[in-house]
Amino acid sequence: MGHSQAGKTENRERILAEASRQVRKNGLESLSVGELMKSVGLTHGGFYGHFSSRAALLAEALARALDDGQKHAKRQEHTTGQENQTGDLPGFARSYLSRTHRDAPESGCAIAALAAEAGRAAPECRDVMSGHVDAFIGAISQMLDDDREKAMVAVSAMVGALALARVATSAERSDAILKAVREHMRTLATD
Amino acid sequence: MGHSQAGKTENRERILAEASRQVRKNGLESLSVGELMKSVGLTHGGFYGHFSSRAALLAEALARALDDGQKHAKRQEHTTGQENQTGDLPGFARSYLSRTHRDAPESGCAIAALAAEAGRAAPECRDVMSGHVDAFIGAISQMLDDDREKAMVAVSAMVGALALARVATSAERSDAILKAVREHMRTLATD
DNA sequence: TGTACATCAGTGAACGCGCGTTCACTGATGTAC
DNA sequence: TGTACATCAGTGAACGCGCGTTCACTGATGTAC
Repeated sequence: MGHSQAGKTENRERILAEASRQVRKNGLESLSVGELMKSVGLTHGGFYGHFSSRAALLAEALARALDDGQKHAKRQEHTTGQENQTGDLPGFARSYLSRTHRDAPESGCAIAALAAEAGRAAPECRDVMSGHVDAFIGAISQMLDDDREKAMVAVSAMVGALALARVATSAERSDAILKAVREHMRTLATD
Repeated sequence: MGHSQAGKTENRERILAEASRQVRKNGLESLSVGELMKSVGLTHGGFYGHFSSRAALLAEALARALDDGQKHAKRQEHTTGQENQTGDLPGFARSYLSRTHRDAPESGCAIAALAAEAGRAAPECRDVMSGHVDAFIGAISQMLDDDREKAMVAVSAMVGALALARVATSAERSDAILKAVREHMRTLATD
């Protein structure tokens, strides 16, 4: 077993990675310390060797989820073989508003999954989320000739579309939302 | 005290109205039966004379919250003195994306407040939310010459903007998101 | 290299607490005469 | 209209349960000789 010092860092990492997924899948409130530790193969008591409290873990897990979701989006961009460092909002939207992303919230954008909940969460969580929203707007802005107004619209529409597509019971209606906003992002990009 | 039969109907009504508010303010998961009854001036035991379980109340409260939020938006329209039965998306956006609405989630749109959470909630809740999303898109569609694609974009952007504006720590950034999407709705309406 | 010891990551029983839910009870309401 | 009784909306103690958190303990890891 991992009783080594190196093992501890590794376990902390696995706890945080798993928390980042669970939080995006089930929400911040639903995370249980016992369940989290069990799903990582440890017992609940060991948790407090890594984090001072559930609330502290939550803030760190949210930050991690936001980073992970961002990396995911960027990786998607690269694997499509496209370079969209500048200007390619449609390309970004193609992966952000994909069925793949919609169906895998646990590895997807934490803003779409947790924005509303973070708005009513502890200041620590809300601050972290707020900072990442700014960063997201900034990144999209770079794809739109630094037009921040357009970027705010694009981010609002993409985040909203993903949340609505996830709630839609009908597969057709869900797909239609994603598609409509994907295409609107093309319009936005070409003015 | 309300021990009359008429009083029971009235109390059920008050419980549901309060639940509708609490759920929009704090999320579905956060609702506690004890707290709810206390805030309505009753004791927790009486709850089960009105609802069969917390889960049943949650589904009904969500449905109620969705109706209330809708009424609120329509009332806003009328009090601004505008008739926007047809075509007035900008007018609707003016009230939907107002600071007033942003700052009063407990009486506002339940879709913006609870879409993400409903997406991972019990099927009962998700179904109710899904139906209301369709209705919202339908209503906005009527303001856009029945262009459903445009309506999906508009709804996604407005719902997303409200959620993001509520998470933003900086008042200026929050206002900027609302304003950008408000103005984009004008563009969308006039093509 | 091998042995003795200290460290400390992880274990699991135990805690107090608030939760959703049940139920015997109370007393105001509505009804029958 | 006044009295006796049945109904039943609401009360609050009690339940089992899972939660976050603590802590004495264990045994593998790392160190000193």
